[in-house]
Amino acid sequence: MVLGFFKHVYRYFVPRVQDKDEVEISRDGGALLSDSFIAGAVPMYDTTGRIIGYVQNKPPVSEPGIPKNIPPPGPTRIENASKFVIGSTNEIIYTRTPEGHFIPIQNPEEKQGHAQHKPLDTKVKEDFPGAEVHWDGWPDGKFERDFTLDEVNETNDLAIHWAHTVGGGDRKGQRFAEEWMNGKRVTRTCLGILQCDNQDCEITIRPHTKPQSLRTQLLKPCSCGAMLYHLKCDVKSILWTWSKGIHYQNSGYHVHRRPPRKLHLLPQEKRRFEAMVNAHPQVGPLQLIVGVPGIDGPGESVADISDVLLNADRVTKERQKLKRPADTGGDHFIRAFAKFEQERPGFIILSTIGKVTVISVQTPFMQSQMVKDEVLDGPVNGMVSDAAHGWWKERTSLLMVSSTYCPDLFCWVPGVLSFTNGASGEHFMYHFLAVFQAIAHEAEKRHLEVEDRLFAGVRDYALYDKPTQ
DNA sequence: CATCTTTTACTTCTCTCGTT
DNA sequence: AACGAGAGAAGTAAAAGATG
Repeated sequence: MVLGFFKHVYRYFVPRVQDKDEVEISRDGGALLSDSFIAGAVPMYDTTGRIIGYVQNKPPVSEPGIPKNIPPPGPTRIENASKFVIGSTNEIIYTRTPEGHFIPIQNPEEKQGHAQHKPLDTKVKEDFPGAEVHWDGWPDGKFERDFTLDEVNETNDLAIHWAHTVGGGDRKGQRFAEEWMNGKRVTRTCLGILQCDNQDCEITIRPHTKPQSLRTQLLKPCSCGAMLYHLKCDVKSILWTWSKGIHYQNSGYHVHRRPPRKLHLLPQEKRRFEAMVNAHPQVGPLQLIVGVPGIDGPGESVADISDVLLNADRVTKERQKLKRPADTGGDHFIRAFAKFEQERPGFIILSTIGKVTVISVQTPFMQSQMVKDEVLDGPVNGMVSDAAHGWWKERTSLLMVSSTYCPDLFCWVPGVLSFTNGASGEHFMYHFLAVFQAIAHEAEKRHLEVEDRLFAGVRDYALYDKPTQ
């Protein structure tokens, strides 16, 4: 993989810098271990004298569910570490008193998968400056806080495990608003759980999210034979998505059990799974669930990471995603990009890939609009350029468009379209280089003399808002 | 008319099952 | 255990409807 190779070379020559939270497999299949793990560990050698692994003299402080022989998940996040901790080895779990106060539990015995029939054990603490919030997907209680873009990314858009419906329809809010109050607002409403009227039955069912589907679900009896009923919940979360992340407001407490079936793997759980699969590349899905065979019997199981991984097919799929990243990796992109360019000769007029990535495209029609034979009536001569946010999945990437007026169609048409992974001067430089080259090529095609006046009308749209100096 | 909630249409993800 | 097809559930965004 091209990018993987570049990363390897970079790390080889700049050894102290590592990608955060990254655990990679070395060429001989062993995991690259962190310095803190190696310190105090005794190396194990194979018959040729190569280090094949490390044994800890003193067992590290055990964290529930962290598999043996696996490097710990990446370092604690540095920015906002006091507020938001992911993969912390000193996880603090809070329980709520009837008065609504949160008390830390010193030795948490409960694991996620066994909590559904016990009292609420929320790990989300009421927000106050410096509060530590651990996003476990079960937001509960009254709290309000901001999540940065990194945190949103890290929590898979603040994914929650409660069965819920999402209410959108906010026409006023802007996704990239400067203030969270003006952000795009969505509401998540908890759907509660399904239970049956047999008091001895402890079965809890996850409600379906579509009303029709839920009605059908309620018509069926519980597996104990009793009638099912819907234990509703009115806990709402309001999320304002704005330019700096998501402002999250949770209202009320869930007074019902947790739905027994979880759907999502949170990113930190994915990383732990990845570390385990990488450490045991030959071990199949079932063995990963039962526990990797070792000298002392089966080792840790992936099911300890999340209940989601109790499903063998799901483990197969998640494992497959790790083992066959070719469809989404760097090689695939380069190959697909090369094929794309080859199949569409002349369409990509400029491309630069790296820290500053700009890809400019133009069809023959678009090129034909770059030069006008005569001056048009009205304020439609020249080119207008603008950059659109929110076009690509990556929020910082832009779609730059330089448009020109087409007298035949009586409307403005795009002249050059560019993908840019940022909005720096260098990004603009590449885009406008493509524009100028396109103008020059069109002029040459029409046997016109390439002179300064052809380029005089190119202007950034943003400048039109400002008074001319 | 503005705001909030519900419904709808569409996309993406997850699960299940049969075959090899 | 791998693979793929298909069903159905969840997720998303916006339109439609309800409310004050």
